[in-house]
Amino acid sequence: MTRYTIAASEAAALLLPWYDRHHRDLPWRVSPPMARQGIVADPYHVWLSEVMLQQTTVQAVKAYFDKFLRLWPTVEDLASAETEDVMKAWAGLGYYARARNLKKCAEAVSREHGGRFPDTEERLKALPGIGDYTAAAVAAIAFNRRSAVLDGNVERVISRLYAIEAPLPAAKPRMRQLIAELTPAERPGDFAQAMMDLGATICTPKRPACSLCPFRPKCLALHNADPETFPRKAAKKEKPLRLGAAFVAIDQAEAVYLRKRPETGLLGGMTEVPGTDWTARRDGATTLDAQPFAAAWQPCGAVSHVFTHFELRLSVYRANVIAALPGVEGWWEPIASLKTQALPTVMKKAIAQAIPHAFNQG
DNA sequence: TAACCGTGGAA
DNA sequence: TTTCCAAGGTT
Repeated sequence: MTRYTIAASEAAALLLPWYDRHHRDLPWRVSPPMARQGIVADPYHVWLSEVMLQQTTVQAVKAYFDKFLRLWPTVEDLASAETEDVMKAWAGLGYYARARNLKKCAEAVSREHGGRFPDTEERLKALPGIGDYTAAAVAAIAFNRRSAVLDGNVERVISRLYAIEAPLPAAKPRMRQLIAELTPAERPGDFAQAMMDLGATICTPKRPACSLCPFRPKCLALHNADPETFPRKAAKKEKPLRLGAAFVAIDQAEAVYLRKRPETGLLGGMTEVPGTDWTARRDGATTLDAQPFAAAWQPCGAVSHVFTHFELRLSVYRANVIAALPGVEGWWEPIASLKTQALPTVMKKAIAQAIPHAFNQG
């Protein structure tokens, strides 16, 4: 029983010329002409972009990538930064464990590797926040290693090329084996980026542009099935609804009472306004138990926010207080500087619900 | 292994 | 409006 195979040399011959013509120009990339002259992207830039791009769109990452390079031009600069400043700069990008691990990784590179990123997959993967994908990507793109780079784009391309019927995530080891066989020794970094560009622009989740695809003569799904139905995926479960309350206190100088969340877990290490736990209960009786201090709390509506594994509905309460007294666990932050705080989106929504002009220009 | 962990844009 | 999901990692 012989299985369907595509030679790495054939894959390279089809994909690399396509990449030379149709690659995306991205801020963290070295263009193919430069790459063929032996110019390699800065490992710090590659690593920073790859971490930011985990489960995040290119469009969302661009502005953050520029901001981080402006604030911390080298990995040593980032290693020396205050974690709090890193969290503030990351605010809004999501998955905040990435920011905490980014800082830890920079420190490890500085301390354990003399400020230079290791150039092998194995040693890269030993660093915080670097898993299978990111280790392979940095090794291939920044160090020209022939590593098997498998991300969501590549999974989709591979699943269609070989018409893989097994659903994700169970099929992932099989896909890793296939991409390892398919990756050429020639220009492995460009090959990896080409696979991802192909998945992002041609071999898209919906309505793939198969007529423009360089792999068209080799794609089993195109010839034997419907490419759009790949990759097969296990059914996902629905998100439960959780309820909670948030308290927005404003003093006479228009400062808001904020506090820091625990370092781990949901929105770990980020800033918040005080509030209740977020539970599935509909019990309003305990709401005021969570007030940061006694005040004339007025209900001012609710905000909804969708997290990865649940939906949240927050009842928002507002109180105007005479003076900024308490400060037991938090601090008073002027409205003017709220936008530079480490506030996750759900907290900005809650504050904006209580103070509509809080995040206005100026 | 499966649950946990954000956000915003597109269709 | 709802659904999907984007260059995943950690526990």
